[in-house]
Amino acid sequence: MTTNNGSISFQLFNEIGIIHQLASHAFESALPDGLKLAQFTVLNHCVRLGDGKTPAQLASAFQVTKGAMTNTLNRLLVRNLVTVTPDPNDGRSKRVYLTEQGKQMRESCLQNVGPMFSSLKAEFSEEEFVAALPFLQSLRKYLDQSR
Amino acid sequence: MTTNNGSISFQLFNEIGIIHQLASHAFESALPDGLKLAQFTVLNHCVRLGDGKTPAQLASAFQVTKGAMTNTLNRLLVRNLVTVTPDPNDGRSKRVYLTEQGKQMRESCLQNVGPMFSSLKAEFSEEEFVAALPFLQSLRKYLDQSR
DNA sequence: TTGACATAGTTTAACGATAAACTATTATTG
DNA sequence: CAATAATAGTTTATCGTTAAACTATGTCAA
Repeated sequence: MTTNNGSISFQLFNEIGIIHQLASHAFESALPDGLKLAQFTVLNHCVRLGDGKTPAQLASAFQVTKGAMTNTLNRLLVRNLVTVTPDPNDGRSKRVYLTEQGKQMRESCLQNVGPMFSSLKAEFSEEEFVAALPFLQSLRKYLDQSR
Repeated sequence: MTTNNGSISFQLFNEIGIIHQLASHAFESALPDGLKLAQFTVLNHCVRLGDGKTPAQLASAFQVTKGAMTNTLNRLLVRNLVTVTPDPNDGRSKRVYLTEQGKQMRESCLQNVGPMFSSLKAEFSEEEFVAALPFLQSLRKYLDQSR
């Protein structure tokens, strides 16, 4: 890094860090009612892949610790966007379900976030995203497996 | 996102978020003495682009709020890795300088982090990083300017 | 069956980040 | 020159994240 050793990968991770920060912030600013990205992500996941997952499953899906998921679910509970009930088949587990308000909130989020993605599509082509994805995915998989 | 609208860009930001998290964690795990990424970044910046910047300049260089920089500099101060002195030319400003320990710590970090980048280079080619960079850079610039 | 181990979830203490309000300086402009 | 603007830095409250310790429940094998 002093010279050029690893400097390009370092630079790439740097860009990724900044993009993450800027994109998360832009996204969150568009969300209604001060909802946060972490919270939306859970709502979205529940709609797209179905209700009734355990907190542990959600934590693993988002590459997040169990503690982080406890925190996020508590915030969603306070907002009445999910219910968390004990799993009848496993006394250790719980199951997370969307409330009606939760489903509505997720819809609301999509509405509010739409313009952001529209201007993004005006600036960049679909092909650019498609082209960029594979390397990022393999990078993610590598980092994930070597931890 | 329910259908396919914006789904690819959403997926890309998702990968970026996870990569950021995994890479930061891997990097920090390699840093000596529990030093954090944010702290290393300041040390590294001071070596590469020179001492004597103001906290505001550093905050802007890293796309971070002034409050975040206050926090990071305080942690570096406690560790005796930087000194922060009043700017003689501007009563509002301060100037940040590396201590000898700070320079040594930055060297130490590079040493410790080396193997990580080595295995990365064993897994991915330089060309892949070079190819991926331009789009990420333009994405970052777009997000930066439209905020 | 019981004892060891694994898994689910919570809690606490750190750290990084933001936003917003606040103080102290400096710059501008009327 | 004086009032107003802008800039630098700090502080506080809030959120997300991790790691590690802890409780409770489940699994498995001797």
